[in-house]
Amino acid sequence: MTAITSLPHPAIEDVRLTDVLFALSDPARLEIVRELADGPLSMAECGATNPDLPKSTKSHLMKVLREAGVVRNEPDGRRRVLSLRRSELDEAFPGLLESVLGARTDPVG
Amino acid sequence: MTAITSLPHPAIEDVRLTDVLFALSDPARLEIVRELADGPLSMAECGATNPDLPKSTKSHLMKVLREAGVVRNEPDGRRRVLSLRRSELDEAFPGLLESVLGARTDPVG
DNA sequence: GTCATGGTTCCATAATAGTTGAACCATCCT
DNA sequence: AGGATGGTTCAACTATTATGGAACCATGAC
Repeated sequence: MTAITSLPHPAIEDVRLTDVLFALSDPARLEIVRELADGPLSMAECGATNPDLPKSTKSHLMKVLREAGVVRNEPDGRRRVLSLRRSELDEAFPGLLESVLGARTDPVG
Repeated sequence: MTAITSLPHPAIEDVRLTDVLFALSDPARLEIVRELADGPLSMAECGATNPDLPKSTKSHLMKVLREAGVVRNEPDGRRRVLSLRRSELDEAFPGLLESVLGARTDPVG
């Protein structure tokens, strides 16, 4: 049984490359993805970089990432666990996540 | 000497990953990049997929790609030659272009 | 049950991005 | 010089996206 509070996630075959690229094209979202690359985090744990980000805003950033197929958002007690859909994305778009996570974010110098 | 009609291009060190990802996140722009992956094209040659795209619109798409650091736009007689900044991007963001160009664009099935 | 916690959703507003005709500009050709 | 060609820029409009407070919803603790 799926809990009512589960949020919809696209099947990996339905994930569009351009949507993934768009989701990753925002600095705040990319930072979240970088954090999740080290393992799942709850909402509260995630986004340590932006400590004073309103929760509705953070929730919206997560929604964009989730609907693009980049992250999973699973209920766990009264928290939610965010995780990068890494293995699925690696199959769908080989090398993409690796290159993005390995790349510099800011201009050099 | 640089001709007056040259357009500004960011130095590769100043190119931001998020700007590149954003530029690639639009289907029309991504299609242009795919075409340019096979070699430089003039404006008129490029965008064969969208034959009835107004030229101002196409010019704007190119501007986004150019300002993000993805393509070069060099005057050549009364035409302009568009080219992918491939080797520069490969150095700045190893593997990124390869994975994007190699990936499927549309959902499977 | 009540309450605090952790989070989503709704709504209104602000900001950014896309579209396109018209005007413009430079080049080549005669 | 004039005209056609290939393209950029401008301006106005539309559309999409971001932001964040307030309301709401589950869960766990008591």
